[in-house]
Amino acid sequence: MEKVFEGFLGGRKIFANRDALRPDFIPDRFPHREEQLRRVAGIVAPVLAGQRGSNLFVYGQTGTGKTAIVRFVLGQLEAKARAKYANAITCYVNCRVAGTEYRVLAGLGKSLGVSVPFTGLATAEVLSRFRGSLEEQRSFLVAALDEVDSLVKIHGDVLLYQLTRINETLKEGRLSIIGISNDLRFKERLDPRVLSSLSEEELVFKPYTAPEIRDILYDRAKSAFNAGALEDSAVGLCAAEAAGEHGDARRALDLLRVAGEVAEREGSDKVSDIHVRIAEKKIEEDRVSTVLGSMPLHSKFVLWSSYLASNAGVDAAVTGDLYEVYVELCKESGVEPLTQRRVSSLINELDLLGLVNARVVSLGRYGRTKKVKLSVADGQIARVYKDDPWINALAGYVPRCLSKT
DNA sequence: CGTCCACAGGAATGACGGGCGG
DNA sequence: CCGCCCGTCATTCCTGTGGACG
Repeated sequence: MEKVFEGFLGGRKIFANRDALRPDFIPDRFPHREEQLRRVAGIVAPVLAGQRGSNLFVYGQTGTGKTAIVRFVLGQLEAKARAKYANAITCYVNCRVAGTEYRVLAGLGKSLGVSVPFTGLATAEVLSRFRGSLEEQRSFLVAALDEVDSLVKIHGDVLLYQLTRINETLKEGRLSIIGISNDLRFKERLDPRVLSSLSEEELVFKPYTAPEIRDILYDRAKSAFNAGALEDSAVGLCAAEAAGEHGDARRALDLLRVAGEVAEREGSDKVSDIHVRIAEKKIEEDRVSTVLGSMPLHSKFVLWSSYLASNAGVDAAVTGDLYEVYVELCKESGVEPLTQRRVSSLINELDLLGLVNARVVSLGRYGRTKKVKLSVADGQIARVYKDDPWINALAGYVPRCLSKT
């Protein structure tokens, strides 16, 4: 322990400011996004002069700088408004994190000082409180709704419709909306009225190229790392890795940060390629064990079924087989199994989490089903679930329907 | 070329825990 | 405390369907 502490205190440190690499860090420079920055700023600026800004729709894949740019501009706007005594307020809500219309509205309300219990009220009531407060305070609110697509996918566009129309019923105060989405096709799900209102202005963030990501990394590394603590090739590797995905700068930054942490723990004084390679593995493992650990019981059983099937030599189990195994596991554990319909949904959720690969196939005469393959190293699943009480109770249990073959 | 399998996945509905206003 | 409404999870019932088999 002494050694670890000393490593942090004395000697050469790797990091100067590790936070500059964290995903929620908002830098003050945006290499290769100057154009977008200007556009967003130009669109919200009228608010300072007491005019409503246009609604804006921002689209781009993950890690293309949408969120950072918007949050940066909102921050600047708010500061400017304070300095000029303009009644402009900004607000940022991540719809996927919020999860429901209710909580999105609660988040919007919070920026106006409307506090709302976390459940219990009718959604319409929260909306009307929000509207009331906006009117009363005569505020010009710029609200960023991040990952709106996930909200619309689950709850439809009713809330967006109401929000885009709110100005028509306001005598005082105005609302402008910045919608941020990863999914461009999501526009197809929108009511045309909502779409035209929401995308008065549109802005697309293209994926970064590898050289662009390298510039970003160097820019951040200047403040994040101590001089000489970072090898050029390591930066190049992170950039190449992330560009290979889809130009995801966030992934590149993550990679670089974790690589730095690995190097630090090793006690080396430089971050090099090998640390990036280790970081890559570690990030994936962390992600998997986090989801695995926090999964509901039945999802664990479904995943475990898939694990057992692949261990028994089944390359890609179909829903029905998996369900059979799952039911046996439940019986063995004394748990009431869920219906196949529900399990089918759970499989889809596991697919979304990237733990499993499920795709619908038609076996012709033999029906139409999903083929489910484990998409995580099975050793890791076994390792994480070694300590899980429910799964542990099933250790060594081989379901009958699998032992036949 | 039609049938028919084995599900997919949408819609309606219900149980449940939680918070509200009165 | 009550009656009401909420979101979440799950069930039930349902219609839809790609393509191998006969």
